[in-house]
Amino acid sequence: MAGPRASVAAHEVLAVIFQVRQQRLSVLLWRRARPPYEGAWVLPGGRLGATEGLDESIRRQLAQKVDVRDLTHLEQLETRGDPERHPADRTLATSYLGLVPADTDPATPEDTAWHPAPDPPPMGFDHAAIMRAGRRRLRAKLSYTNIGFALAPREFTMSELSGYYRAALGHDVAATNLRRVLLRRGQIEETGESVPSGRSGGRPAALFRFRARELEITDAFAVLRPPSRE
Amino acid sequence: MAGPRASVAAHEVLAVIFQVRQQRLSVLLWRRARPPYEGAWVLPGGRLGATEGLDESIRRQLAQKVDVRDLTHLEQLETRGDPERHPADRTLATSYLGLVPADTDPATPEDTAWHPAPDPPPMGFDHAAIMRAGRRRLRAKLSYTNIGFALAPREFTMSELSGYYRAALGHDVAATNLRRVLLRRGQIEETGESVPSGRSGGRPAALFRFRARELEITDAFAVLRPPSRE
DNA sequence: GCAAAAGTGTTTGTTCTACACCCATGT
DNA sequence: ACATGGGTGTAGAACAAACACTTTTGC
Repeated sequence: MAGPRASVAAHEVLAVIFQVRQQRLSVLLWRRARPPYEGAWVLPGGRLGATEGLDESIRRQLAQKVDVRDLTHLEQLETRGDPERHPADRTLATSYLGLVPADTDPATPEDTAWHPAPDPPPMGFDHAAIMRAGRRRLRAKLSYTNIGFALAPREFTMSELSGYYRAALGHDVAATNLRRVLLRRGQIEETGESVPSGRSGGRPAALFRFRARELEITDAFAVLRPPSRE
Repeated sequence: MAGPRASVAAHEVLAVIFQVRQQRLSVLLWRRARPPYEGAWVLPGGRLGATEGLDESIRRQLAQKVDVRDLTHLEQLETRGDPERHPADRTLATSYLGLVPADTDPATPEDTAWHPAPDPPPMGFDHAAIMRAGRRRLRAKLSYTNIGFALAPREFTMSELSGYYRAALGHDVAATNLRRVLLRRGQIEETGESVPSGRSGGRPAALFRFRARELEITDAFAVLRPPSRE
């Protein structure tokens, strides 16, 4: 009746950090300096400290180790605990999805680099699968939340914003319709200002901003919504 | 630069088990026999074994400790690791959402009981918050996946099914529209058989079944869907 | 026949995509 | 003037809620 002996496993936290860079969804990876998986790319992270919470830990590690401090969004993804996932010792890993706005360029150390998320280099451990889970989560939330605020700068034109969506979703996004969808949902608003057109001419683009800078569900009951009157 | 000393924390797995019982969404709770929180209700679960995976562990514990074996769905919810969440020792907890179909009645031991999910008794630790997270997850997934298969028996009438949805969503669900939504999405199909009407008369109800018995996303791109042609 | 429950037809409203057209600017 | 990119109008489709109406049964 008794189960296997209770274990006291090591626990690490990992982060899937996305940023849209040059029109492409990019993920921040770390080159591993020692076995196992020496030379492979892995997600940034490390051991959970004795007195810190999980969120706290991943924030600390990102700040210390890859110098990423200006996350606009951070949420927990999943926890993996397969006994085989770490070749040497038993290690559980809790992963997070983190987003950096497109207009910042965090100064990351030598051994880290941005890689294209749709086509990553060979990755160690189960980190490739975790990264895919992060992409799925981001894609889904772009559909029914205001999570775009975390990918975009504070102010942006609609064609810029559609570029971020295009990169994150992996398919074309028409600026003209995106504008209407996000305006109707109250996610974005005009700042009143506009950017002058470039040297090739064209009408100046209006500037927009997200009305909230934290996650909100803006399209909750797409279906099976509660009755309109009692 | 170095962070806090790495910890080796205990790890437990917990389950939010829901079942629709007498038209109400119910959650399976355990009465705690010793401090801390002696006498309070908690989610079933226990320590992770040294050689088992997380999914494996929660399945084992549910089978051994509360005799729940016939889960139709099980998915990971979240991991909590706040240093304060456990009064005595540091314990991380990974929670799962599990569903039991309405037509089974698992023989649970003395110290466990089903409680109404919308109105639970006082619960120990952070388990009330975890339970709420489970409810939110279930509600959301009823909207865009076929997760109803896990709440319903293999075969059911539409008015029975709308009862399960009503209990899980917490608002009225019209059988007539539910039928069309789920049929259009290809989630359910007619078995061809029907149930005779009761003593009060009425037209016999057709029997339906879910076409798949595992989770599928059936309303993926409610919005921001990819262009129809390239 | 009448009540009861299941199922169908139909209206209405919302939401989104697609696409034609108009607007403001640089050269 | 006209090319260029931004913005608006609008048609059409898909989808779902609401509700009146029809069907099939028990009594």
